[in-house]
Amino acid sequence: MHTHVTRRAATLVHAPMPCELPSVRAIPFSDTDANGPVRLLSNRQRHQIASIAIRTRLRRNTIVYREHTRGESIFIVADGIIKTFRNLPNGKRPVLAFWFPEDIFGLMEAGLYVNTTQAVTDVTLFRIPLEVLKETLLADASLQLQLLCKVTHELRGAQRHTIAVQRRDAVGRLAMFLRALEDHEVRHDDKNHIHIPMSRTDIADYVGLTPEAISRACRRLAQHGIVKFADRSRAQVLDRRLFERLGSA
Amino acid sequence: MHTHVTRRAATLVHAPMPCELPSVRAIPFSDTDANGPVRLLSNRQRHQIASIAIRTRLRRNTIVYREHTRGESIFIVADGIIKTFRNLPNGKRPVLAFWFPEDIFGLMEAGLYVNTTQAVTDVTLFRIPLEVLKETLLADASLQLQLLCKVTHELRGAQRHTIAVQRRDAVGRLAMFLRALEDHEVRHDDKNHIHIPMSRTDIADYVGLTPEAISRACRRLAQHGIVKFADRSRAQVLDRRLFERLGSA
DNA sequence: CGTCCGTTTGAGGATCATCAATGTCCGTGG
DNA sequence: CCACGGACATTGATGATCCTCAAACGGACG
Repeated sequence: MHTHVTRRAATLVHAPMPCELPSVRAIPFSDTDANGPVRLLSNRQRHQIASIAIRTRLRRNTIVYREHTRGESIFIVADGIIKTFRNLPNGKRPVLAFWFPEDIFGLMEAGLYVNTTQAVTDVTLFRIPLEVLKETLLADASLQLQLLCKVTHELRGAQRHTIAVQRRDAVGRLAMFLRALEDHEVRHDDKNHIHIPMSRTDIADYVGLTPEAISRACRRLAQHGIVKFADRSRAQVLDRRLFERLGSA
Repeated sequence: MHTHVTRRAATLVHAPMPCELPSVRAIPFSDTDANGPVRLLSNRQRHQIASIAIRTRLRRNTIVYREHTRGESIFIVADGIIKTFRNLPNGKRPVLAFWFPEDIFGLMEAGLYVNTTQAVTDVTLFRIPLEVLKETLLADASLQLQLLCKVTHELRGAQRHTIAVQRRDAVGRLAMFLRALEDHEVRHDDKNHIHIPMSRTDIADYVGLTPEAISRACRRLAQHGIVKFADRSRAQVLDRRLFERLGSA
């Protein structure tokens, strides 16, 4: 209902940008006039982070880092899409998150990365040595507060992900995923078009299903006239009412 | 394998304490000598937080706050156990997290709480007005860095939760839950005893199963000689090897 | 001691995983 | 430019697992 309006408004605010400077987006703790995610950093802060960051371009499928390896840097996505997953002993490979532009990832645990992270598309990243970032955050407490806000935002995202995975029906999970994708997508030609940059297998690993189940769920969404799939990477919401209902329950 | 050793070491370090002062535990970003979670706050910082916090006692089942309500305070658990969940339109009530002593919860989104939070046992909380905390964090960047670390730690916890829920087998999910419980538990008489303070229904809502499935999973764990349930709130790991294998895959 | 809520147990049905085969897209090399 | 190869996606049939519904059991509390 009004969440829809909220999300629309957020995407409209989001103007195309060159991504020369690092940027971070999240919903602040306190109330704001702008509903939805907001740019957290001031221009000064963006330049400050840029001065300690290394801009890196990676081709799709490149692995940024592997789980259980020692690392020194955290990352901010400038452009493209990243996935983070874990290799389980049983052969499963659950995707824990997709990272989009203005997201932060790579915060290690006792010096070790906990997940493996890989580029889904060609990406541009800002690479920031943790120790240098620490110094910067200790020197600029207000910058640090923005980061705290961002990590909290990602925690809420992880919780939504958990809710999606707890659902039993495949179509519902898929709808929640597509809904989340819609929130992150920046440039829609048509407002109802969703660009799907990742593979069906990636989606399956994200929502906790098999690729076959994803395929069947897509077909059922199409049969019910809720979503139309023009091609594997492009979806269109036909019945916004039913779509939102599926994706919220 | 070596994770087991790690976790044991962590619990041994954890001494009983009166909880007069707020405390926060997590695994730092950088490497430390102590494997496992660590007390993040210095005595000075604990006093600093205590000076802006209100110590509150709540009886079990008391609701701390409701989702979608405006709130001004965040919380640190001093003693007892809290659950945080969401009311979905379909009647489900997924539990997103259990909070234990030295955990932080209640960080709102645009001034609103996103989940409902309720005491599972009698609890003692430190209640901290967000605006006051903000000021404190802006004045003390090193304190803020500890909080950033804690929230990151909780993000990793949420990811582990997602992994648990993605599993298809009920016994596996239950094993992962019991294993996580074991990590948080402080005082075991016997090293293999696990205290289970929450109801079967709560567990079911946490791991994404029905109470019936939890019940059957417990019985199967018992039948296979992996875990013995002395009573509904007390479990004992009999076959540590199989238990750890179930809980890790 | 009785009630009520949570837990356990059982039988039947729904949904997804698995396995196998076909179909489609994309990038490569001729 | 086209043809080929391989990875990914779809489709179908079967089986395992959990959910649902219903009833009996148990403990906690008044």
